[in-house]
Amino acid sequence: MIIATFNVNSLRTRLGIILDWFGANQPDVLCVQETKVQDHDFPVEAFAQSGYEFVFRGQKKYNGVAIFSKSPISDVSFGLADEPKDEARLIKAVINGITIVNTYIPQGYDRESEKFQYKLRWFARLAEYFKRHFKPNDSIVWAGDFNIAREPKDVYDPEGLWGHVCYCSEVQNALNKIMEWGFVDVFRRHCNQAAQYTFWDYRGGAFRQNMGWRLDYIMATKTLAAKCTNCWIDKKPRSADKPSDHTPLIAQFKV
DNA sequence: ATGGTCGGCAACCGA
Repeated sequence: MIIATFNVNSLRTRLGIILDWFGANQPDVLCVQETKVQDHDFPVEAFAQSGYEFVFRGQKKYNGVAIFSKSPISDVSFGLADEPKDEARLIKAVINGITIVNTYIPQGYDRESEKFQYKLRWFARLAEYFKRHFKPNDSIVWAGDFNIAREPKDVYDPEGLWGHVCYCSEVQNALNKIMEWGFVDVFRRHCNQAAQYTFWDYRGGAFRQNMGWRLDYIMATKTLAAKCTNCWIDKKPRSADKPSDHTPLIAQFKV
């Protein structure tokens, strides 16, 4: 079973890239973030012949998540569900007996800002979400854009970038707390190399100079992570269209 | 060079 995650930075702009990518990679499950499309505008027709079922939750202009699957999707839920008004940042479903949690974690803007406090609170809420709904020995895949680089080797300039909202002790500690509950970073089970990036800022020619970040993750609970046979970062899909600023991350599980 | 580039969507905000 192949499970992938991809921050598309606008689903509608990236339609051609996503459909081509389905054809070339045939993942069983794809988690998508930053769809930037409201539910009534979701391009349902464009995926009608794709061979994938899909569920989604979006909002105007910002955020938005979706799950695509070759196998039937059940037990779908949205959001952290501890506050009545929530952004479209979490979608959960069960596929082939595996719980898939797809998150687009807040970026945080600036460490002095209210948005950064929101990011830290979001992590605390997510930790509670896992504790409330699941057990660490359940079969769970938690994937998405986490807006965190976990280690120095996950950013292009560890000294210069230290203290950034995506690379500081506060967010690293917050993620570690959730991982201690029972998640394994499956990419790092298979690859210890530095400079394995999934994101490059559009600004300043970052991609050209490989000034990247590893911000996208596939986490699995321990028993499921033991069944992960490989995990790799795909080449940035380009086709005829403009690429996203992220690239897909793919994991294969023997299930 | 105190900027740079995208996407949504119509003046900026967010990344």
